[in-house]
Amino acid sequence: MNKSNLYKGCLEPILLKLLKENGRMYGYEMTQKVKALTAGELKITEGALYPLLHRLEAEGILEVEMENLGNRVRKYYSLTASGKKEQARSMIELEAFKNTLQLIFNPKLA
Amino acid sequence: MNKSNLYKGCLEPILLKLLKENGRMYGYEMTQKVKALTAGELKITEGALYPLLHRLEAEGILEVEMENLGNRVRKYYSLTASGKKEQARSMIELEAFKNTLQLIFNPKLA
DNA sequence: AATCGATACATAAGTATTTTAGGTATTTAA
DNA sequence: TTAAATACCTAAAATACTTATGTATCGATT
Repeated sequence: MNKSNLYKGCLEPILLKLLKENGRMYGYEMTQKVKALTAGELKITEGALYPLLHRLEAEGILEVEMENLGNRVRKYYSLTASGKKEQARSMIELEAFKNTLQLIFNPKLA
Repeated sequence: MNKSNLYKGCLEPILLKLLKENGRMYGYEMTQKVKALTAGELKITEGALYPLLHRLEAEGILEVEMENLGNRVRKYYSLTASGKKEQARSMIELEAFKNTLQLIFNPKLA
């Protein structure tokens, strides 16, 4: 998604946040949304995205609705009830992460 | 280092920062320092630490001095000139990372 | 004197996430 | 009509870390 290794592990929280904010999105839309939000800084690769969406669906965190556009199919994902809980948990984890990094990289502000 | 996946990719910047602040440290000392700084939140595992130290040394980012304590050996690591540049670059990358996450997770503040 | 926890190094197999590199097919704009 | 954009997908490889294990010394407790 970026040259930097730091983003590793961030994809799941990002997807959950996108779905929380937008309610209902399809994969390609997510890649475009992230590119737009970050002014091109962060690009979600499809090789990471689709397998993760499938895993989250299998885990019951996401649910899918197929939609037909002429001859094509679009798969809309949204958070299940369990997914909403997971999303909240994920944001708490992200906060803790931020605070821990603060302790290491900004040791002055204690 | 933590249950969370978010820390993946953070170990290298952390080590570089520790060495910038402390000048000269040995591996075990780094694990203790991080535990202390983060009140036990973040634990660097030796299985991740030592291979990384060896890689950074091989890349010329770190240099080593052996020190004898009685019958034991301690390996002190410090940043080379190239390592200092890399450390600075790493901090810039971390800032960019922080800002990008901000764009995704705090979209209000634009 | 023996044992346990802490100190201090190290490696190797396994796991999980992402990258890289493909593949299919439709729609739209040049 | 052809290229770029849209829209899905997978599989092999790379990467980073975990888990488990190993060696050995030192200091404190039993």
